Amino acid sequence: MLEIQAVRNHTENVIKGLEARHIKDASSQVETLLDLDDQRRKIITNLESNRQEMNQTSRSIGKLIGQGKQEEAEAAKSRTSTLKSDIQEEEQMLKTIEENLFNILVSFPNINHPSVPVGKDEKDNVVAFRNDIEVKFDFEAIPHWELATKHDIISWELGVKLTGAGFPVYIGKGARLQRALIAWFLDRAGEAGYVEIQPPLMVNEDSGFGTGQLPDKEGQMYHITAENFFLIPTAEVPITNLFRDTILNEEELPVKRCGYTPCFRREAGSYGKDVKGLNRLHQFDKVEIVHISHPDKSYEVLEQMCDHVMGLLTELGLPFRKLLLCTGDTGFTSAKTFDMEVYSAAQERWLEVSSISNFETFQTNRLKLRFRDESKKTRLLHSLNGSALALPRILAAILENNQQADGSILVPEVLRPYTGFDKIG
RNA sequence: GGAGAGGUGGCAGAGCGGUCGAAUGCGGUGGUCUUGAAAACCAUUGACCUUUGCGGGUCCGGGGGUUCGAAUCCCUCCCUCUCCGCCA
Repeated sequence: MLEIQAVRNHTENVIKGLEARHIKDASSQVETLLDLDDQRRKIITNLESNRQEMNQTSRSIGKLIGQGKQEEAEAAKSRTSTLKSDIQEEEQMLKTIEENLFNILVSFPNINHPSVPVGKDEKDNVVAFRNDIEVKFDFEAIPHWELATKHDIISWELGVKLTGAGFPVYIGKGARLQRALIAWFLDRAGEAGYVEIQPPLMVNEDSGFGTGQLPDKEGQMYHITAENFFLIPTAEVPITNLFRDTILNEEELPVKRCGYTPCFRREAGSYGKDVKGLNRLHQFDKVEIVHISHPDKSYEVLEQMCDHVMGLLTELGLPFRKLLLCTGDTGFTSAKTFDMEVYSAAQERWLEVSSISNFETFQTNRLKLRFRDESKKTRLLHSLNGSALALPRILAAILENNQQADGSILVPEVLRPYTGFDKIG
C-alpha cells in the first residue's frame, strides 16, 4: 500500500507511476484521494478540538459537583451533550472518509522504480543478462512430462487420483531429486547468511493483508473456510509477516531469512500448454529468500539477491537469462522485479524459475515494519524477496537439458552428494 | 470435543467510574561513583494521528453500549493459556 504522505508530497510522480502501470483514470483517482485526505485532516482538526473541550468540561463537572455547585454542573452537562452529538457526527464522517481513502489506496499498485522500463506486457521486458551455456542435441529431445513417465519418477495420473490436476506425485529418484534440490538450495542460502525458517503453511487474514495477497487477490489462494485460514501461495507470506508490527534497531539490519515450503496456488483461469507437465502446478515446492533492508540499501540488496540466484543456476549448469520486468509486467506489490528464466531445449521455450523483487515500503507500510534511525525516528523499512529457487521448472529443465542419447538423465554435479546417484535411467 | 482462567506499556505485573498513558519491578538509555568493569545511586525510557511550530488528540485484544465522564460497568466477537478427552 502506498503511503498517503508520499501521494501528497510526490503527486506528479505517483500519477506518472500509475499511468505507467496502465491504471485507469490515474490522475482523477489521485485527485479524489487527495481530496479525501484533505477532508480527513480538516475533520480531525475539528474533532480534536471538540474532544478537547469535551474532556475538559467532563472533568470540571466532577469538581463542580464536589464543590456543591449544582447549577453550574448542570450547565456544563448540557454543553457536553451538544459536544457529544457533534463528536459522534464527526466520527461517523471521518470513518466513512477513511474507508473510502483506504479503498482507493489499497487498489493502487506499487510505483515502479525509475529504472524500470515502461511497457505493456512481457514482450517489453528487457534481457539484462544471459549466460553462455547452450544445450544442443544430436537426437530428438523429449519434453520432461514424457521423460518423467518413461523413468517413472513423476506420476500425473496418481496425482489426479489423489487430488486433481496440478498435484503430481514424485516417485523414487524423482522424489529424491526434489529433496536434494531443496537441501542444496537451503544450504547455499545458509552460506549466504540467510537464517532458515520453517513456518506454518497456513496463515490468517492479517498475514494475507500484510504481504498484499488480501484484499482482492484471495481468489489465488486456497481458503480454509472453517478456520478462515489461507494456504500460503509462497513462503514470502509467513516469513515476511514474522516482522509484522515490528520496530527494529538499525544495528539489527539487514534481516535475512530463508525457508523451504510447499506453495499452494489455485491458478484459476490457466490452461493450455502453459500448464503441461511441471510448468504450472497447484502445489509445488520452493525455497524463498527474504530480505528486510535499510531503505538506502535495498537496490544494492536486490542485485545481491539476483547474484545469489544466478550463482545457483550457474552451478546447476543451466542456460538462463535475467529479465528486468517492464512496468506492465511487474507484480502489483513490487517496485522492481527481475525474473530468472531457464531455457528448456526440449520445449524450446524459456521457463520462469525465479522472481526477485524489491517492494520498497509497499509491504512494510501494511506490515508496520519499521526501524529506528540515528535520530530515533521510526521509518519504514524496505522488504525484498526472491525464489531461490522454485522446484518444478528447475526439475523440468534439468530433466530436459540433461537427457542423453541413451535416454538417461545426468544429475548435475553439485546435487550428487545429495541424491546419492549420478543419473536417472 | 468438554470445563475453567485470562487478554494492560519491550517483558513481568498493579489498577477505587473522574486528577490514568496508566503504580511497581525487570530490561533499555544517559549520568554519578570507579584505573576499567560490576554493584549501588540519580535521571530518563511507548506507538500513532494532526500541526510550520507551540500544542492538541487517539490507543489498556476488536466492535458496540451505559454514563456528563470508562482500562475500570454491560453486550458481543476474536485470541491465548490451563485441565480433561482424542491423537501424530
